[in-house]
Amino acid sequence: MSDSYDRIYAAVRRVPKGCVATYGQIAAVAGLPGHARQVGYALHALKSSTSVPWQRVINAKGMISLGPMRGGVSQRLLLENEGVKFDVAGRVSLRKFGWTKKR
DNA sequence: GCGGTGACGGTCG
DNA sequence: CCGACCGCCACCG
Repeated sequence: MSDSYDRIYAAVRRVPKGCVATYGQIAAVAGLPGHARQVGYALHALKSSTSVPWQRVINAKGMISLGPMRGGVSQRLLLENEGVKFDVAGRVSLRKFGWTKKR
């Protein structure tokens, strides 16, 4: 239980529905500037029964990492269910859905 | 304690 | 706009 992990989870929970944030964004909010990788590790350590909307966390390219699907449900489906639209390239318009963290 | 790897980011071409 | 390279730092063997 690294405290840093808890910070990351808290930052992800701060992301409102219908919005997506990049690893760097989450890392910065979590208090780990530049540690985008640790964010990825923390999310990967999550379980299916997690209350953390890890699906809202994507890379700077606006695409889903790890691959097209994970566990059985594609992350893309979850985001689309939240109202996030994907383009033909499987990318999210951070310009519109990108979380400003200003709230 | 060392080495390799990685749900990444930013810059260059 | 997209692709490729390097760099950062934590986690695992």
